[in-house]
Amino acid sequence: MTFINIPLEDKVRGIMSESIKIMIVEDDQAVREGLRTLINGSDGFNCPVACASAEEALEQIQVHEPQVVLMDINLPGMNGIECVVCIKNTWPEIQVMMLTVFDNTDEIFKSLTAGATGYLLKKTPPARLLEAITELHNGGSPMSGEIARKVVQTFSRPVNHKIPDTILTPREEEILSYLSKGFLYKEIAAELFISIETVRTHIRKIYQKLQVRTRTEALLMCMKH
Amino acid sequence: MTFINIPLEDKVRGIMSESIKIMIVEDDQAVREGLRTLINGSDGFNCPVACASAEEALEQIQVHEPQVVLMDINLPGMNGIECVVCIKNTWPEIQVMMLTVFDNTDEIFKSLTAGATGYLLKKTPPARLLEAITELHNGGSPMSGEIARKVVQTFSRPVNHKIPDTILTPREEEILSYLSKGFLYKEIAAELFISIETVRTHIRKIYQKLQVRTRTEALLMCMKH
DNA sequence: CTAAATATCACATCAAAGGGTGATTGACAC
DNA sequence: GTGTCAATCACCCTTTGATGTGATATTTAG
Repeated sequence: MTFINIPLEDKVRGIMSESIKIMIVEDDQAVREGLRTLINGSDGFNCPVACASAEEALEQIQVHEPQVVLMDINLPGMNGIECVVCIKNTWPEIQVMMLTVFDNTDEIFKSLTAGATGYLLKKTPPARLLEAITELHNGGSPMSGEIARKVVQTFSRPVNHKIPDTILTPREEEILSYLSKGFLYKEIAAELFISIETVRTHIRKIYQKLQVRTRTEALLMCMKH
Repeated sequence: MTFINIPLEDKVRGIMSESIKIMIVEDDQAVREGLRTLINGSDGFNCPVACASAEEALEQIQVHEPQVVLMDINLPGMNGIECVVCIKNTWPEIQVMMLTVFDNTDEIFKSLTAGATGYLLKKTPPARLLEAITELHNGGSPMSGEIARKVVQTFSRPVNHKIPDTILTPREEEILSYLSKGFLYKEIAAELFISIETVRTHIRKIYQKLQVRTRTEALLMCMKH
């Protein structure tokens, strides 16, 4: 990671050896210009170019080599998430902050998977946005509160969940392991030299214990541990 | 520092209808008393009790019913992470913020898995700590910058990975994501406002492209990447 | 020793998943 | 403007999965 360490004092003082170079990708002209004005009007921040589409961004990014990209998700043509994938594939050192109106869970995780390291809602006040850009540039991952909570909660297991290992019998665990490897019932039966009916019975009990209804849910349940 | 989303008025007003009730668990007496003094000296925060060990905390928590717990990780006897597990099992609504000196990756994820929803380094300045407590209490997940980045980066896949991405169309990927979350065909159809037949068509093509025959195999294939 | 837990099997029924084949529309490239 | 591809939908059919309601033998713990 090649982050350039700008002591905070420098920014406060207003004597910048270097400002953070930012690119904006946002299709709404009003928002785009608003952001650009904000950034260019603030000490320590610099936005030489603002794009209205992902495609335009991918061209301009080669010219301007920004350190931070503010990326809208809903763009015409290629969307913001796909754009992040392209950017990070070629310029992995560029930090991307997603900017969006809704805290859609799916979009959050797709963005993070794509390589974005910041995620703000558009309702974020200007001062906080600038703070967040600085934080992103200094190796942090600024997120709106509700976003951060969703991210953190993907790690927490449900509290009532008493590790399935302890409640499943050895045989059940054995069958579950085949189940989660994609074996068909008949294959499990053949593998263990038991009847397919027995396999069914075990699986029924496993589902009851794990509080799931399908093989896929059981698999997802297992993966959390 | 992750930024906060509290209505500004609450902070400015300074007159709280209710303060946030906080419990401290910290073995170092100096730090413990320092924190307590800080909290009790600030409007909107209240710390009726501070414990020196996890065991003491588990007793006191029943008496004082705090809304937020500040938890040191390195404690004598039961450590802070184990203590979080106990707390969240019985009082899942209590919000726990880990407080530690080092940003040890392993400890971070163990803590989050245990159910902590905030994670600050001890070097955090007092004002930020109070901000973070408020954020935690309001449904956010405050984390020190370097912590947040580590958390976020667990989602990012290596950039070179493009095997399944390139061959699946965006729509197919979308459907695959629902598929791998355990949605039924009919549920996917309802979610995307398309016919179940279309869902089936897409899934057939996905299976062809991924060289698999069942949902489970497709899921396993995804997980490898 | 008795009760509970475990492992085994059977039959019936319905829902869901997957395969084959074919068709229409719109977008985009050559 | 022709061909390709993505996305949409339809019908038929087979296999697999899930659930309900049984049963029997063995082991284990109180």
